[in-house]
Amino acid sequence: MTEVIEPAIETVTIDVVLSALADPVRLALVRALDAAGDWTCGSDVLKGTSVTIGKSTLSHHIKVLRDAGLIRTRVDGIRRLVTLRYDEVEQRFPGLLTMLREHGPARAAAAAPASTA
Amino acid sequence: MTEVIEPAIETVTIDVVLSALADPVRLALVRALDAAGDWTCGSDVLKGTSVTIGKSTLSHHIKVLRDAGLIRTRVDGIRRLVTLRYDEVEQRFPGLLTMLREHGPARAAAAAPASTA
DNA sequence: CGAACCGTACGATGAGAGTCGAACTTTCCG
DNA sequence: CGGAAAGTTCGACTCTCATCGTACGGTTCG
Repeated sequence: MTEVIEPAIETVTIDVVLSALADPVRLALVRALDAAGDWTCGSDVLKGTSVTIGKSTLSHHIKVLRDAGLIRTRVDGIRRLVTLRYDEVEQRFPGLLTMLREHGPARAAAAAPASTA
Repeated sequence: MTEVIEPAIETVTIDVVLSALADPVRLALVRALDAAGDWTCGSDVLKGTSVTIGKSTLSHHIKVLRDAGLIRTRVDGIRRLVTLRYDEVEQRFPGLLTMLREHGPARAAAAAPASTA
């Protein structure tokens, strides 16, 4: 079991994606994964957030997101690394992840410039 | 009670919208409303679909969609007309309704031409 | 080899959401 | 004025789903 199965992006339906994104924990998970940008250890994903759940619950949510085609899991020795399938999801559902990124958890500052050039 | 309250599009959050869209009945409702394009009588919205629910349930779902900022209700004599707030929703969540339109209920044929024959 | 760690699988539990039926309000029409 | 039709509200039921604790498999390291 070196590889973790995941659905082809072509077979992903919007219904399943919406159901997966309807849960606050999974939404926070996707946002954190998006903020991380890279492969992240599953247990560390929610470290920066205010979400606190058991590891079995986390495993469950990660499975739901993976089955929905939103994230990818890779085996790295003793741990599993997860990452957002950003490009593929954006290709199939243009604007979806972008709007999640812009409409943060409690941040409505849309027009605020980054000032970082 | 001549007017029906609805949230300003500015106050609508992506979380609520996703939760509203996570239900198959409401998803069918939005799609049917999008297909109609115009003001439609509540009872007639699901006429063309395979969804069959009681009127109290329909009323409930319409309320959820309205509270989520996705649809608008207008009083017309004995009945209530509903319509999709397409422009406003697209303005706030670009691509959301478009992707619902393109990814139909069970149709994955994205690039498939009408074939006319 | 054995201990510790990460993640998964498997029930069991509890809260929330969808569904329905009935009663009520409002409006239109004969 | 009285009946019919459309929607809403309310209460109750059901069932899905999120959550947790425990047990298990696999991996790394001392």
